[in-house]
Amino acid sequence: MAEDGPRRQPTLDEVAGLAGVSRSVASRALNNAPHVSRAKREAVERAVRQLGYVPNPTARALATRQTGAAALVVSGEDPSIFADPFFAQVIVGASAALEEADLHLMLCLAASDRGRKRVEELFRSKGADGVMLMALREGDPLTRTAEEAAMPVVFGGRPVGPAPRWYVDVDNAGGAREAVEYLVSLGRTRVAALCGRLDTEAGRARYRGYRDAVLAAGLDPFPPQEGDFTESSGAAAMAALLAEHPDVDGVFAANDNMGVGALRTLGGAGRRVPDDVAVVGFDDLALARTSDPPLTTVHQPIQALGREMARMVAALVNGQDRTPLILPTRLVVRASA
Amino acid sequence: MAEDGPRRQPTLDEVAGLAGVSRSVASRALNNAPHVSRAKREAVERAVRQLGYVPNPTARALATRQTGAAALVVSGEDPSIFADPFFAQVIVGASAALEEADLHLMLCLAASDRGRKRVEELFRSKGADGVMLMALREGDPLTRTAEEAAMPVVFGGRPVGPAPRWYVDVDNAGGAREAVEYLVSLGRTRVAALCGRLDTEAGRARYRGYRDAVLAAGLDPFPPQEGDFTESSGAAAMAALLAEHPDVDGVFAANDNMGVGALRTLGGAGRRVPDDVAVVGFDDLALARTSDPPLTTVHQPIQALGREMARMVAALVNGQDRTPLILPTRLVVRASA
DNA sequence: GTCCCAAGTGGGAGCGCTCCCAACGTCGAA
DNA sequence: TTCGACGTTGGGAGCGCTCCCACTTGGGAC
Repeated sequence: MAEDGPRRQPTLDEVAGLAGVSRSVASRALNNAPHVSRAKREAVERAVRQLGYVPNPTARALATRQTGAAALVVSGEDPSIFADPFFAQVIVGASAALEEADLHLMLCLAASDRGRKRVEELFRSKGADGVMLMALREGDPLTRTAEEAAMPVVFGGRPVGPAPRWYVDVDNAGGAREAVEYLVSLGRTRVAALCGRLDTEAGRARYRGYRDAVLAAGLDPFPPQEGDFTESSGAAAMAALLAEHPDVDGVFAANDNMGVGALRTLGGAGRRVPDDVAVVGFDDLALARTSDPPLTTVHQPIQALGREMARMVAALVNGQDRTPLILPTRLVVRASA
Repeated sequence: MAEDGPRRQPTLDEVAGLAGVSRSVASRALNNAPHVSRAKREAVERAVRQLGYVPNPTARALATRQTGAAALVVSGEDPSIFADPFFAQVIVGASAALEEADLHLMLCLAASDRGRKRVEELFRSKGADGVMLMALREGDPLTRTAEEAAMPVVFGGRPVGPAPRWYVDVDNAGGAREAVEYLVSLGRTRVAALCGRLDTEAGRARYRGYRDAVLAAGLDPFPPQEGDFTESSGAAAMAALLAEHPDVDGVFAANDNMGVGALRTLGGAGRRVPDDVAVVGFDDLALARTSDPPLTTVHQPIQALGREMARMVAALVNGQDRTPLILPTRLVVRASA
C-alpha cells in the first residue's frame, strides 16, 4: 500500500488538461484511434508519462460494456477434482492464449452450491465477456445455465447429449481406436476395456472407440468394466475383469490413472506386463512415464485444449464466429504394451 | 447466446419504477441496507424477481471503487512451473476462501514479458481489490511492483530479503529441523542436505533448519549440495554427494521431487534405503506416497496456504489489518526413513 | 400542544470512461 | 470565388450504480 496519503489516480480529464486537449482527443490518442493530429497525440503521450496515468479498466468496461475478461469455469461435485494435473495444463494453455488476446482470466471452481450460484450470477450479469466451461458430467446444471447466457460459452470437452454450438474436444474415440488397434497388432485377441465414468462423453467415446476397433478386428468386445477415472477404480475394475475373464491378454484403460491401477492389480495377481497382459492408458500424464512398467498411452494435447478454448472465446468476443474443434491424439508406446 | 434480440438487461431504475420507489430506495433494499420500510423492501424484491434483475457488477465497481475480485499472481520464468501440482492445491484453497468472502478470483501467470507488463498494469490500475503474489525467486521484478501497489498484496511464501508487510508461509526451517532430528533419532550421524534453489527463501530456510538441527545434535553439517527442486537435480546432487562422502547415512532433501531423485540415484548405486541411507523429503506430494520406497517427508498444508492467503487479502480489502502467518508442518513417516 | 429526533424517502451529483455529433478549419476542384 | 469534402476538435450525453444530503413524516418526551 502506498503510504503517501490519498493521492488519487490521475484521470483522463487531467491528462487532457495537461496536454491541452479535450477529453475526447485524449481518449482517441490513448486507444490509438484515428482523427488525432500528430502533435496532439504526442502531447497526450507526454502527459500520460508525466502523470503516470493508467486508464481505469472499470470505467472503460462500463462505457464499452466489455469487461476485458474471460472466465474458466470448472464444475464438479468435489473441489479436489481440480487438483488433477489436467486442469493445470488447461490453464497454462488458456492463460497464454488469453494473454495474446489481451483478456484477463477469471477462474471459477463451482463445487459448492454457493459456487454454482456465483457462476450463475456471473453468467446473468455478464461479469465476463465469455466463458470456457468444463462441465463434463451428464446433467450438470451449469450446462443449462450456459445455454441462456448472454455471452459466448465454449465447452471444454463436449458434454453428453446434443452438441453445443461451440466446444473444443480431443478425439477420444479415435484415440481409443488407435490404442486398441495397436493391441490387436501385437497379436492380442482378448482385449477388454476399463471404462471411465459413462456419464461423461469422454468415458463413452473412449468405450465406443474401443468397441469399434475390436469389432473391426473381428474380435468380441467385452462389456464395459466401469470405473470413475481414479486409480483405485482402475485397480478394482481390473480385479473384477480378471475374475470374470482370467484369459484376458490386452487391456485398454480409459485413462492413465486407471491404467496404473490396473498395473497394480496385475502385479499383485502375478501377471506379467506386457508378457501376459498388455495395458494401454489414455492421457499421457507424468505418472504414465514413472509407472512400473512405464505405461503405453494415448497422448492428448491438454495445453492445446486450453489454448484453443481461449482462442475460440476470444474470437467470439470479437464478433467472429467459430465452429467446434476436435484435437488429434497420438499413441505413445512405452513398456506396458 | 440468447436469441431473442437486443433486449437489454433491466437496470436498477426499471426495478425502482416497477416497484414504485426511487432508485435510492431500490439500491438500499438490494444491498439490504437500513432505512427501507418493510413494504418497499418487499416491493423491490418482487420487482427484481419479475424483471429477472441482476445488478451490473461493473457499474457497482465504478461507483464503489471496488472490483470485487482478488488476483492470484504466479511469477516465474517458465509457464510450466505452474504445472506443478502445488499451485493447483493453492488455488483450491484460495478459491474456497475467496468464495466465502464473495470475491472473484483472477489468475495471472506472469511468465512472459507481456504477462509481467499486464500484471504491472493490474497493480497500477487497481484492476483488482487485492493481490496474492507468489514470486519466490530472489530479485523477482514483481516484488518491487508490489511494494508500490495501491492495494494490499499478500505474499505466498516469504520472499528473499526483508519481510513484506503481509505474507503467509510454511514453517520451512521448523519442518527441516524436525526431519533432521528424526534422522538423528534413528541413529544417523552423517546426515547431508540436498538443497533446493538457494535464491528462494524456502530453499534457504530449509537448509538453515537442517544446519541448526545438525549442530544441535553435535554433528557436523555438510555443505549445501544445491539443486533446483526438480527430480533430476535431486538425482544429480545425490550422485555428487555420494562421490564426495560415500559414508553418508542420512539425507534430507529440500523437497519430494529431489528426494525421489535421490532415491533413484541411491538405488542405482546399490545403496539400500533406508538400511544404508535414510531419506526424508519435504512437501508430501502424491509422488511421495507412490515412490519406491514410499518417502518419509515433511507435510506442508498447501491448501491451507492458499486459504489463508485468500482470507488475509479478504480481510485487508475490508479494511482490517493482519500480521504475517506461518503455517505448521508435520513429519509423515513412511518407509524411506 | 410544541419540540425534537429518528426512520424513511428521493433527488442529484458523481465514479472515469467512450462515442456520437455538431462545429470548425483547410484545401482542392469547379 | 464558392462550395463541398474531409481530417480534427471538443461538448455532452450516457454506461448503471452508490451515496450524500435535504426533506418529509410519525411518535414520544416535555
